[in-house]
Amino acid sequence: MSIDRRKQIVEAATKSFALFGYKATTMEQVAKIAGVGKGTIYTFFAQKEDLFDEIMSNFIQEMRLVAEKAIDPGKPLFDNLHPLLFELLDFRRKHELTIKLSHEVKDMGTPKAQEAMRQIEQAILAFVTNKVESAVSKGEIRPCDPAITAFVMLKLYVAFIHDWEKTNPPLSNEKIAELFQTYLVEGLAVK
Amino acid sequence: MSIDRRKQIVEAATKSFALFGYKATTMEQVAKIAGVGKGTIYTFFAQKEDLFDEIMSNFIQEMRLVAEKAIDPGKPLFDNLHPLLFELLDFRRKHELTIKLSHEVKDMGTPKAQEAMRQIEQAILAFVTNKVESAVSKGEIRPCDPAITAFVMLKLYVAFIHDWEKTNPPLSNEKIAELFQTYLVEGLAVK
DNA sequence: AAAATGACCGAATGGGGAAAATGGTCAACA
DNA sequence: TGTTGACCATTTTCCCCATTCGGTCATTTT
Repeated sequence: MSIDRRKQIVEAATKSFALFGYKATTMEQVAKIAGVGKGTIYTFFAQKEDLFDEIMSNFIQEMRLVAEKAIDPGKPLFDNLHPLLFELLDFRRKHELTIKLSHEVKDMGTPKAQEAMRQIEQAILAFVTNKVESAVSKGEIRPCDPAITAFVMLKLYVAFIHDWEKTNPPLSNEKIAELFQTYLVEGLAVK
Repeated sequence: MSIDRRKQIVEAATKSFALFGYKATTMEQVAKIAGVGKGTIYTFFAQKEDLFDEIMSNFIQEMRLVAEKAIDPGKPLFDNLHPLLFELLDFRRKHELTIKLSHEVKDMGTPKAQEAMRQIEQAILAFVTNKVESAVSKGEIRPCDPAITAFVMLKLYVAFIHDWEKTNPPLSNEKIAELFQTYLVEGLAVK
């Protein structure tokens, strides 16, 4: 059989989307990097959008691996939470693809880029939700809606790690773990 | 003495900023509404910015009144929290000035409008911080950093009332109060 | 004399139309 | 059958000029 053109195309597109974002990646560009004619791309992907979807799905798969690595199955949820969220958000923050996409969202508002960032957030949420579910069923934490709980955890984490720094000195890793303990685990009620 | 031109100008500017936002409000416009010459504005305010600052400071003052009204001094912090945050965010959300300014931030990114929205958020935060401080000193809640606690409360509230709805059915007022109770007051630890 | 004014200024903005670029097609070709 | 790039319609970018705006100040009004 001839060389795997589909694979060539996907690899080229992966590079290009990571390098230039969604809008600035042109099909001509991808074709050139892949060393194929533009028309060939359209025998595998009906639209630019479909090609991008495949790259995104690979990216999210990669993110799941990172998440799994950050988890220590022997430890309770709250010991895993900080490493898990840290690794996931760090992965997102440092990966060329997401850097470019989030810039694109900010200063062009490309709908497809927005949608992609939303997908990534959903994937993170789904992963954490899953861990919360199993923590609840193990009786590790009190019964609660896993989806809302995961949502609260992520929002709080992002708030600490990102929003807080906009107007205040950054919080250390230890401080963040401590804050999670204070607010989410123990609560503010006088004991 | 002659008619109070300063007051006329401030009133005209208040209307105009609320009606058109920062950028689209012109000094000529303000002068016309106020029924004075453009030059006259500059005898009271050195720049457009200074005029806007006065309007913002009045606005934040007005917001403080709303906040005070939402508080029942006899009740504990957590009973007041929901009404307080609700009224403040609702006031912000419904006031013509903030509607226009937040649109302006979103689709023009006017620096002055951004700064103004930041100021408003800081004012809300300062108010809540204050209430948290007094709750701590009364022994109503466990000791904690009041600024961080206020920040957590606001972020969580906004997350529930605004972010959650982006991908899920909205939460009722009762549900939000219950979630605050679960996550912030009691904590997730198994008791 | 003091207060008020609006014509005026240079800089910033915006509209719009030409030119370039892009996603997608398809007849020709290997 | 699988591949290609010239081609098409549409969108985006670029550029220039008319207009607008914040701010000043000589003149007018009180």
